[in-house]
Amino acid sequence: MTEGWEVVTALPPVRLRADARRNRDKIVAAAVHAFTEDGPYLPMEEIARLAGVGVGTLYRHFPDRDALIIAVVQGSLATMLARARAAMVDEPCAWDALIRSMSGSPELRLALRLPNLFQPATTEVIRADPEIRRIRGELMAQIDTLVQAAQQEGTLRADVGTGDVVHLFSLLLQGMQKMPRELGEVVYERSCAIVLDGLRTRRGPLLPGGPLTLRDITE
Amino acid sequence: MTEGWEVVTALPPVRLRADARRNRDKIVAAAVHAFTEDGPYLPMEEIARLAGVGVGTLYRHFPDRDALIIAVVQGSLATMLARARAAMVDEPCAWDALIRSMSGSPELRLALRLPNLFQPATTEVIRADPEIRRIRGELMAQIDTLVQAAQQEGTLRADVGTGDVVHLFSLLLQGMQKMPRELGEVVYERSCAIVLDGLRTRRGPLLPGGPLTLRDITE
DNA sequence: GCAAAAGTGGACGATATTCTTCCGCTTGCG
DNA sequence: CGCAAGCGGAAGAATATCGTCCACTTTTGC
Repeated sequence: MTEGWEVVTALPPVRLRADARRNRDKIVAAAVHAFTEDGPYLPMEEIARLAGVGVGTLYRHFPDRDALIIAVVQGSLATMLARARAAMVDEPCAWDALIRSMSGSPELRLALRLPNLFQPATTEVIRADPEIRRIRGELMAQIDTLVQAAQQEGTLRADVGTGDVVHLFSLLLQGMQKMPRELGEVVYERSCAIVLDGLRTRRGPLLPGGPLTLRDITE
Repeated sequence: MTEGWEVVTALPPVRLRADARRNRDKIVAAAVHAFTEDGPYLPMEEIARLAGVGVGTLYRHFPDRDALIIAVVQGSLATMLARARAAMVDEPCAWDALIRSMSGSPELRLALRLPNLFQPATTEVIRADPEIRRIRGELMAQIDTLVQAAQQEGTLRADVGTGDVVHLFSLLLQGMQKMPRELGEVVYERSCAIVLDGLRTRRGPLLPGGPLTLRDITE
């Protein structure tokens, strides 16, 4: 569910050697994954390990944690924006475009719900970054457009706002954390379907799979 | 929303001096709050500070972090169980009893979704505690009963299980984290109403308040 | 009231974690 | 092939956290 997406990575200022470029991307990818799973303050060494590089390499590319966070957030926002635009072009129905834009991507939380994740000091640094401000603004406008379009066409209930929608998706994503991969996906699919039924003007079809017991979700 | 509930605290083995008893309760209360907000591995000193006691006092009552966690989980489970039973007795309608049992209490996450919160080693310790096993079992049975009753009476959709319901409420709670108190409550109310509409057999009334914008939830 | 028992706070040394630099070795590039 | 760019990870510095200890305060039983 979370793979196969094209991921956008901001280019570093100077031209890098090919292998260095690869390493940089591996680091950012690992950091996105690690941040969404464990929060942004796990040890730098752990991030390096997950990326399959040495700490030295990590510090070469990102002089400190904030620099890494900035890169990760930039990348996540850009990825989300690209996806939202693609969805808007491809899908004839605004509802489908909206769902496709927001479904199952770890980037969503990082991209839009910063204050829940980062320490205040870091949040400041992120807000201050002009590139982030720019993409973030565009992305927010894009989602607003989708939400309004979906309401116009009568598929999305009229009494919700973009904030409601984003918040709910962000929660659904959060809910997969720390679950075994397969269970996480089942749980996500079902919760998502229920929430979508709450967001739709008209009720959708039966939920996928069978009812989850308490034992299912608590192992 | 989260106050005014009667909270159940497991009695310590030996009789304590009155002030010691008060301190113990303050510690557990602070720990519930801190755990749900920041996870269970914040510094012991911080927990003591939040409880308004010295670290020495904390260590006197709970020789290590695990002992504190056990006490907190026991208390949370007991509180949830008491609430569910009370709701079942008071409310004529199973749907109302179910919602009332699960709404807006920080105990829910701690009580039922342990594996997401604790390190594996700690999870083992918790599972091993016989008192916890006992209350936990009763609580799960109680919620199962409520869910089935609500489906019987035709208010809760038939294709969800107890696990689905608990997971969703646990997410809604999680979503209040780190938000300013007032915003957190508005967001919770609205998300909860949307999710409930997804869980109901028939759509409920209009959502409380006005649509949330992206700016609302990202400050 | 008063003395003994129980409880308290928080400074402090021990320990564990995490950061960050540095440098000898490797690798892609022209 | 030469060499600049990049790499890994050991190691010392800096920090964070733990958990004990004890002089002082509060409650309780009489």
